[in-house]
Formats: sequence, C-alpha cells, structure tokens
Amino acid sequence: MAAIEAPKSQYGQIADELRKRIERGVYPLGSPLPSELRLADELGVSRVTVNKAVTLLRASGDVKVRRGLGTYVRSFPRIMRDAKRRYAARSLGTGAGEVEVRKLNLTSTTKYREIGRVGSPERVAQILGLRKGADTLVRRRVLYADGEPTQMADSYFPWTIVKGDGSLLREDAGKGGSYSRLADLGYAPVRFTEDVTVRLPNDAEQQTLQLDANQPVFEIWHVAYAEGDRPVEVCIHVMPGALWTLRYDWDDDLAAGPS
Amino acid sequence: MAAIEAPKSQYGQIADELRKRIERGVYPLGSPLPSELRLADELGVSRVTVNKAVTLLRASGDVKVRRGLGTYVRSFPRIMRDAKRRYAARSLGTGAGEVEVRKLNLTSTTKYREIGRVGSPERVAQILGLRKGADTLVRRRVLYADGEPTQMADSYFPWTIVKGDGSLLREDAGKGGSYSRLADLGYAPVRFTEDVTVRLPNDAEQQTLQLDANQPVFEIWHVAYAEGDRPVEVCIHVMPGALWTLRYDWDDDLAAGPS
DNA sequence: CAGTGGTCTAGACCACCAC
DNA sequence: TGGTGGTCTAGACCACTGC
Repeated sequence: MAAIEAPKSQYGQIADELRKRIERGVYPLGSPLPSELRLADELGVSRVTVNKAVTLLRASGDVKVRRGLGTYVRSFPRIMRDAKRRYAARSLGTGAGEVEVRKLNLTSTTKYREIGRVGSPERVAQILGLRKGADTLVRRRVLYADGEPTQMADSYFPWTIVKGDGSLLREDAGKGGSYSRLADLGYAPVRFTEDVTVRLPNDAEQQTLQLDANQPVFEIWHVAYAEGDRPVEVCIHVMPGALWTLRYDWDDDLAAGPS
Repeated sequence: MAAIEAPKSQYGQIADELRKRIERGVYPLGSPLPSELRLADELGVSRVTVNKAVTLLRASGDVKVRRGLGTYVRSFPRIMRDAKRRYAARSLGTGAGEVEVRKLNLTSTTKYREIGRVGSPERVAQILGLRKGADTLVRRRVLYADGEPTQMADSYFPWTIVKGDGSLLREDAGKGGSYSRLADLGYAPVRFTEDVTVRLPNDAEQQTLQLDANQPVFEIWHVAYAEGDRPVEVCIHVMPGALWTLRYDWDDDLAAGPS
C-alpha cells in the first residue's frame, strides 16, 4: 500500500488512506464507504481501529454516518459567507440569512424555534448596554440547505426599541428583513462587529445541527450598532465548521489614526 | 438535574464530569488530572473509556497531554485577534504579528523558517494575479507566546515589486514591518480581505503547533491590496482554534449600493 | 525502575435500518 | 432478519518520563 511507513498510528494512516480514496473518486461523493468490518478485513486491523480512523474523518467533515445504514462521503461544498455583502443584500429581498445558500442552488429553509419577549442572557445584556435580565425580543431560528441544518441563529433586540413593531414578532419580518424594520424605527444599523471562535458543540447543538461531539463549530457573536454607537442587535450564530468559509474585507484605517 | 435526559455515552458523560471538575477548580489550571487508570477505577469503567473522554477534552483544548507524564489542565486564555487594529498597529512599532500576544503580558517570540525567493503555490499565484509558479518572496514564520506555538504564518509577495528591497529578506523587516516596506516601494496596502475556515491539522502542522490530530485549526487567507486593487501580499495563517478569538468590524455599505 | 498515556485486539451487546 | 455503526471491556505491548 504505502511505500514508506512513517512512525504513525495505524488509525492515522488509515484515515489518510481513506481520504486519498475519496479524493481519487474510489469512493465518490455521496456514496457509502465499505462497512467497518469489511475495511478491517481488507486492511488487516481490528474494527475498533477502523472506527477510530472514521472518527477522524467525521471530525473533519469528510464523511457523515447514517445510523444503521452506513458511512457516506460528504457531498456538500463549503458555503461562502461574505459578512459585508450578506447584510447589504437586504436592499433587495429578504433578510441576510438565506443569501449564501441560494447562491449554491440549494433550497434554503428557515425554521423558527422561538419569537418573543424574554429576559436577556447576561452577556447579551452587557453588549446591548441593558440591565441584567432586561427584556429583549428574541428570534431563534435554524437554517437548512436542502434539508440539512447549516446554522442556528439567535437574535436579540432591546425590547424598548422594538416593542412598537409587530412585524418583528412574525416569522416573516417583511421586506428587507429585521434590519429594515430597525431602520423604520429610526435605528438603522450603520456598523457591525463580529467575534469568531471555534469550539465543540454542546448536546443541544449536536442534536439540532446533526453533529458528532468532536465536530467543531463556529460561534459568531454579531453585533449591529445604530448611529451614535447604539447597539441594537446581538445575533449569535452557531455553524458547523466544515460547512463554511467566512469572508471579511475592510479598508485600511491608518488615515484615521491609531486607536 | 436535567428535565429530559438523552441517553448518552459513558465517555461523553465522563468528559462532561471532568469539565465540571475543571470549572469548579477540583483540578486547578495547570494541574494534572488523575491518571487514566485511577479515573477508570474511580468511575468504574475501563481505561479505554476514560481515554476516549480525555480525547474529547483534548479536542476542545481543555487539557493538554505531556507524554510520559500526565494530562494537564490548560491554562491559556484565548487571544483576541482584532483584524483591523492589528494592521493599524504598524504605525507604531513592529509588524502585526506580535500585537495580540503582548497585550496578555505574554512573551512573544518569532521563529523564521524560510525567507527567500520561491515559485508561488498555485492558489497564491492565482490570487496575486501571477502566472502559475511565478517568483515570489516568501516569509515563513512561527509565532510563540511564552514558548508555546500560537500560529504559523506564510507571507507571499510578488517578486517583481519587492526585489528592490533588501529589508524584506531580513528577519527584521524594519520599523512598521513589511507593510511599511511595501509602502516605501509605492504599494501601500489600502484594503484587506480574509477568508476563514476551520479544519483539522495535517502532520506538519500537528508537529509544529504541538497539536493532536483532532484539534481544529483556523486557516486564514489574508490578502492585502494596494491602490487600484493591486494584490501585493497573501498571508496564510494556521492557528490552533482553541487559542484564538477573531474580531472583525465594518461599516454598513448600503449607501455605496449593492454589488 | 515504575508510572504515564498511545495504541491495538478479540469479543461482545446494543440501537437502528431496510427488507 | 441480517447488516450497519456505537459502545464497552480486559488485557496487552509500546514509548516516553522522572527518579
């Protein structure tokens, strides 16, 4: 099989070998891998060792297991999320949520899990400049592409500024999405920040996003500011890492002076 | 405890339990966990099961193993990388590379692995608008905080525009770093883009960054553009995911119209 | 030397799926 | 009912560490 055997674990080598076969098309996109028992037999190792290799492939998003059925090669391309343009898209149709997925000719679906008035989580209150537990309007949703979950997104708005707007309490927030409603209320977002981290998913996220315990997710804290640096929305995105590429761009700030 | 409890694997529960103990300070930061054999004994499971739990803690960056010694609780805080400000920092001292680490009162070190003239990798050539394999100046380096590797960074410059500048061939590129040298040459960067993905590290990265096969890394493709959208640098960062928070901010673009 | 984690095995039982 | 992956065990050998 391999010419030179590096001092590497068998399961590591097997993972590499399987990746190679996927690249070469021995196991085409969307097709099932041979069963772990077969692979163990072919490669002359125990099933546990094969399973450990497959665990790596799952963590990297190269394969996906369907329980009771088999292990399948991933068929999704990475989705590009252009931070700047996705929000600019509100000048056209609906909100930012579904822009990227449609570009890939995939069917985009949004499922709302909660829309209503709730006390804000501590960190959210802090960012929005509210008292701890102060009322916020929350919109919690899950987005899908061709039926597969691609992200969870929880938006929080200070209740004091959105209470007069009923459309934010409906699933369809109307033309241009929630940011257009904020604009209607006199709080048009003019500046955004995003903090990006990677971590492993918790139990709820594993279930909602159909992930394993060792598949990393992006966590993005998106904050929208209106005129006068007034924070008007916090949106927390949780997205399977293997599915996304995040794009950012900005102009140099040297002219404005250091801060 | 929980209202509805999903049936969960023992190793998953053990991972949760260990995380709890770390949070509560039962195992303080920097201290060693009990050995896997002890834990197996205490928890009434096999050592393999404990090991699988520890594997999860390693993937999330909560613990770090020292071979032959034991498993230690991780003590590093996350490092904030503010994309905009780090480059603005060149107006003061050295380049962007060490800004963040110093903020945390950690010792920052840079080790150069290669500085010289090389044929550009395909994707780099494409971004820089060069012929495939065209000459570039490469600066490949590894950054450390308190002796621990925090990122690999490989910068590529079109050879045609930097060949006249010797300081870019030295480790210390001079006051303000390489971007100031580009400015000297008449190619001051005015715009940047970054594409961010997460993936598992390859063999070389595992070794250089002291990572396990299942610890995710950020891969950032940073591109600097001079006036007239002329690409003048591509820098590829590979950074342990558990160590970093990436921050971006930008102004709304609606006024400029959609693209 | 003894203790640590790294790895591998053979065998076992389970839940899930399609037929 | 048979095939799939999910999990767990007891036992084993190894490389590495510090003493």
